[in-house]
Amino acid sequence: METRMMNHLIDGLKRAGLRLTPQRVAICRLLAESKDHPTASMIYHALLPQFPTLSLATVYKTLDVLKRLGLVQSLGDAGDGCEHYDADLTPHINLVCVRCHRVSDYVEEAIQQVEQRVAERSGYEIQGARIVYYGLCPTCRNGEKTPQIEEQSSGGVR
Amino acid sequence: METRMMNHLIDGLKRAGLRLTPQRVAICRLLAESKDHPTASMIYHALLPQFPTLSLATVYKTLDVLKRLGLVQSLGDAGDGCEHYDADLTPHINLVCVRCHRVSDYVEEAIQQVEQRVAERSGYEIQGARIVYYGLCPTCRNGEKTPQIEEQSSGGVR
DNA sequence: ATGCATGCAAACTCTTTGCAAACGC
DNA sequence: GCGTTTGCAAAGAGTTTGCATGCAT
Repeated sequence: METRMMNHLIDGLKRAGLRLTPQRVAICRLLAESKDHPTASMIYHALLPQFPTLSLATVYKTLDVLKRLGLVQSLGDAGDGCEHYDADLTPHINLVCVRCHRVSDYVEEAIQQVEQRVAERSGYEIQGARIVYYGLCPTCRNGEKTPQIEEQSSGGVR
Repeated sequence: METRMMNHLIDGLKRAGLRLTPQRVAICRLLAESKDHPTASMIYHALLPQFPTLSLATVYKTLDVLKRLGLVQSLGDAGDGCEHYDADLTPHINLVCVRCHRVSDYVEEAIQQVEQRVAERSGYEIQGARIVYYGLCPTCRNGEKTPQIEEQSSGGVR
């Protein structure tokens, strides 16, 4: 399942005539396998042990390439000030915890119909969507595990 | 209608015991009246003629205050790299044009039910939502009115 | 062998912060 | 008059860019 998605990304690069460097392959694998919608920095730090000379710039450039090819979507920041990326392009909802800044997925079938209706009624040529609900995840809701100054009273992201 | 919303913002500041400076009032009015989900910079430039000494920092600080009070929501960037703000907190969909970076509203009743279901099934305490569809607006779709280098092939926001 | 990709460092942009002067209450 | 808010300048943070070296094809 994850290898399937990873191959999709890699094939996409190949099809575009781009080179399959070890760094790119590793970034693709990470994106395909991770469930936590990583940021450029998260990817960078995760791969550093494997690629001691890896550069953040390379991560950004690769993400940019994948984005332009339509293989990856940027989700916006999750209150932490950085862009999160998602290789899962099927219509789904992202849940952002405003306290721990974790992002998770939520499957909602009705979304597909909404998109279609929006397209019809607005006249937009829809290329993508970003459906994010933010609030407190079940964990942060109960336990005050991560005691930290609660600043985002509005829940506004960023 | 717009004055109603403006009063809501101003009352919010007053209720919080904050001061109503001319700058804050002007920013509130702009947020309440404008339909285009302005960025800090847009607000700044719009008010500069009226307040020649206005500072961008003041705009940011005011937006931050309004956000913390839950009177205004940040929508994330619209492909232009800056945060857009919305004083309309009712559940609705934002449409972002990836070419002209304009943001418009779209009313969808079904959204309310979706939110409720998400809350029930995810265990999240939902504080807000950001539902954005991005693509080409009717204007940019036909006319090449705003000729500019098309870079965002993926439609990724930012 | 060719030219795209990497990695370093510097540059950029949006946003935030510190602090003295100004002003709302 | 007191204490918040403004505005300027400088700092901060994430992201992007330029360019020489390295590597996939």
